[in-house]
Amino acid sequence: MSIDLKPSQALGLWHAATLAQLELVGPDLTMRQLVILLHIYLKPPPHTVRGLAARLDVTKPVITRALDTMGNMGLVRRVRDERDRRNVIIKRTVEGALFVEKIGDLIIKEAAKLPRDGVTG
Amino acid sequence: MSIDLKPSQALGLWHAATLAQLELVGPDLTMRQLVILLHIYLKPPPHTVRGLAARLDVTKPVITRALDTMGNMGLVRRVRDERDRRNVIIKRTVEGALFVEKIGDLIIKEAAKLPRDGVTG
DNA sequence: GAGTATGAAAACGGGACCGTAACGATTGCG
DNA sequence: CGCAATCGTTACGGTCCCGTTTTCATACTC
Repeated sequence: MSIDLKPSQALGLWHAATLAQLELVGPDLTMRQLVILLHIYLKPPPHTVRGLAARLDVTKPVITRALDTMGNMGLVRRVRDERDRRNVIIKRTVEGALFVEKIGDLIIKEAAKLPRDGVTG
Repeated sequence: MSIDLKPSQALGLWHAATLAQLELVGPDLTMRQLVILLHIYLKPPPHTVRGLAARLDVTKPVITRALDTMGNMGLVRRVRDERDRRNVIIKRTVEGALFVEKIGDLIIKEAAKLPRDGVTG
């Protein structure tokens, strides 16, 4: 089955999950950085700076800086591509996987807490 | 029925919706500002600076600045409380309501696009 | 081997946000 | 009336992100 959300459910979930996530990760992770992180962990590798920039429609320095930030947090890891040493392959880390998993749990929890849609009573 | 999400569904939805939202609103709206906006439009009024700050666990200047930004965008409106002129009541606007509605549509659309969970497929 | 093309990072200037602290305006109390 | 408390805003110093441009290393082509 696909997921069928009512407007108040969708917005309520979004609000609750965003709020919970802010508490979890703090204000130090931009929406863009979050998207980049999720992309790395949800989409099949390999991931390169150029590829991510094109896929997410941002400039390359945005990716570079996001990798700096998240690399310092231990959420991702950079590895030189030995086939073509100009490329950088972005690798996942155990810490990052746990982090993403935590976000998933959080959304699931918020979804479960959702009240029925007000339209139906 | 409550909403029962599988991990890959939850993260996929989060990723897709965040990405779509970034394209919609641009990088000019912080996650905090978004939470504030949703709170104003989803929770029953009246909303004050102090109330929002306490409820969302941020400092008052964060609310003030968010109201500046979103006020310039026409998404919210400030009105002095005539009962107690120290207070500021945050009012909704037509433009803001449409904006929030758009976000809801976007999430619903992304939820509908979601594939079945990989565990069972 | 020289010259061009490509990938990522660094440099630069500008702008926004953050938390703390200080500031006016308003209220309530004695 | 004077004084403390409350509410929202502004000021300040710092940090981070952004897009553009430049730099550096590597790969490809002739």
